Amino acid sequence: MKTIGKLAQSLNLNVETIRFYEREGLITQPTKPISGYRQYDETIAGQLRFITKAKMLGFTLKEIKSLMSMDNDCAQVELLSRQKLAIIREKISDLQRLEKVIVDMTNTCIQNDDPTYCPIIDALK
Amino acid sequence: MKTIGKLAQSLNLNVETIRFYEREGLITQPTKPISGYRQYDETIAGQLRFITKAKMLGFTLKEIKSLMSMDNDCAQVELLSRQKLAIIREKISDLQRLEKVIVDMTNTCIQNDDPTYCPIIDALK
DNA sequence: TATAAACCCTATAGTAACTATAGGGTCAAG
DNA sequence: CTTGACCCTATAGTTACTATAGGGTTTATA
Repeated sequence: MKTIGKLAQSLNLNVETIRFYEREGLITQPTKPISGYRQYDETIAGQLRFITKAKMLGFTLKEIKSLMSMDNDCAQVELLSRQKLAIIREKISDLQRLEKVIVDMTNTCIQNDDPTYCPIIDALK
Repeated sequence: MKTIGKLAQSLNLNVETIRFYEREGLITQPTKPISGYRQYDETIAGQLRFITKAKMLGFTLKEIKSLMSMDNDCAQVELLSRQKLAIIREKISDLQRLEKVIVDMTNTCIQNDDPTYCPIIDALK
């Protein structure tokens, strides 16, 4: 059994983040003996690892909450993953388009020596 | 001169968003005659177009505010743009890595017929 | 044994960039 | 002269936390 500080350290999480997940109902309530200090077992550590990994895949906390309750409904989990994949792919192509625009813009800046005029600012007008 | 509603409509912005930009000091204060209704001229419309375009390039409102005051210091504008470009490129490669992970994961799901087990959920544990 | 450092608690505010709501006032048309 | 469409300010809600204030508890040291 660990206190919140030890748990946070071992999982590389902020203490406040763990309390926040508790408030949001993402992890089960830890036992709170006389002192009022939270005591954590491996079960909750596992829930926190799950949350951390799912977050790295781009799931929101709301989605993670339902992922955790879906448990083994693979079809539903797969659907959510595919939706996430579609969003990621869209973001990638948006950013690639953006990258091109900014590259072009900054290039016009290099060739400019006029101190009273900036082509980037001009492009935004 | 337009009222806020007409301006919002012509720029495809939410009325509240315009008031929000005003509170944040991103646009100049419109005149407010007797009625108290804001009256907008082309200058402010131009500022709003500038903000919209800069936002599309991924600049934050804070950055846009300084972009607007940099005016024609091209070197400074170029620096900010290059920083933004670096961030965009990092985001792209992060998302591409993520895409691969999710593709692999969802593929393990397709080949699974066991209703008591989900390989995606398992990978997150 | 006393006390101080290190830890824990709750509750609240702040972050970004809005959006939505409550509870009003004003204006134009019928 | 009233109805509907518009405007006003101020405040709360969104996401996923982080930080702070103002306390209480536990542990280590003198």
